[in-house]
Amino acid sequence: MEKLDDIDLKILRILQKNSKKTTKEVAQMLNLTASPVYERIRRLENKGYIKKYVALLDKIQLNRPITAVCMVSLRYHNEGFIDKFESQIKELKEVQECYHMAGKVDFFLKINLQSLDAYHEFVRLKLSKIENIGVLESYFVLKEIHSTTEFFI
Amino acid sequence: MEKLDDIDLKILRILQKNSKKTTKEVAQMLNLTASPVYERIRRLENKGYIKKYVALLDKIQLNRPITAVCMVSLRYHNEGFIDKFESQIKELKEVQECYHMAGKVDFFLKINLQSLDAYHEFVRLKLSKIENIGVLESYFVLKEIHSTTEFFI
DNA sequence: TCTGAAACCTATAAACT
DNA sequence: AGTTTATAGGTTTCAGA
Repeated sequence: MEKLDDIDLKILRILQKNSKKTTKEVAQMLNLTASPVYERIRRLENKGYIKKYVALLDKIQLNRPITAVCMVSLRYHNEGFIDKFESQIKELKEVQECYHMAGKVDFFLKINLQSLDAYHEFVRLKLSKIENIGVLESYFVLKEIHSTTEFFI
Repeated sequence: MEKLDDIDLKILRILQKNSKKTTKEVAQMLNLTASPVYERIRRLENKGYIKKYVALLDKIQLNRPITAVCMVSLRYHNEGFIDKFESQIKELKEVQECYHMAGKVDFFLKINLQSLDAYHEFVRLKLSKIENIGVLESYFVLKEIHSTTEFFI
């Protein structure tokens, strides 16, 4: 599979919206039979175009209503310090996303918690335990306007 | 279902990691038979704890390597202006996430594109066409340290 | 709420166009 | 690359504990 053809892209568009669609249903949408669609999906998985299949949960119902975005700048920027920061962040289960950024801020973190109080404790007990954090600026999500795992392909 | 019990939570933890696990496999992990697990998953879906099932794709292989975070502040903050901004943002397929924030910045956007050039064009042709944007600050992801759709439950 | 059995359907593979 | 056919195994339902 050197390049994806139009059918592959259509399959990916369908599955990133709803991975519970059966091979048969996808095949019908594409005017094909199940076998070729089955083979294509297998290839897309094996080649890594599809990384995984997951259930997306409702954070409100699961009592994780608070989403915070943290902008972090390190004090020291040696390779060792950066690697250590990254590995320490990965230990924190509350951190959903962590990106190393270009620009005046070093890292963006997205954090999910049950309450503002829990955020306070999170910063006090966990983030502050990570050495080498120079500046820490917190922002809170008031409302999720739009959020998807889909890519525009 | 008033509250989730321990078995429900275990099911959710499994499915948010890998929704391809069969009912039977999940049942085995919990020392149960398929039937009760099947019923529980159905209930978790119907009650909205599980919102949807999706395939997560590889943005690099799909040629969307650039992730930008945009911080936007509006010029005017009347209800009408905010609603209009939000509905215009939802039209932009490149925007994966948009949050209304508390603090000195009004919105965070996460945008996925094929190149920095495409980002330039995106700002020039699409974002700038949205009226009422006061300040627009762009950050680029150098490296994804950690990214998951899972909640810590 | 669970177990276990039965019916049904899908995933998967093989043989062929 | 696709269709058709065959079958193992999972999904789904339900009676009973």
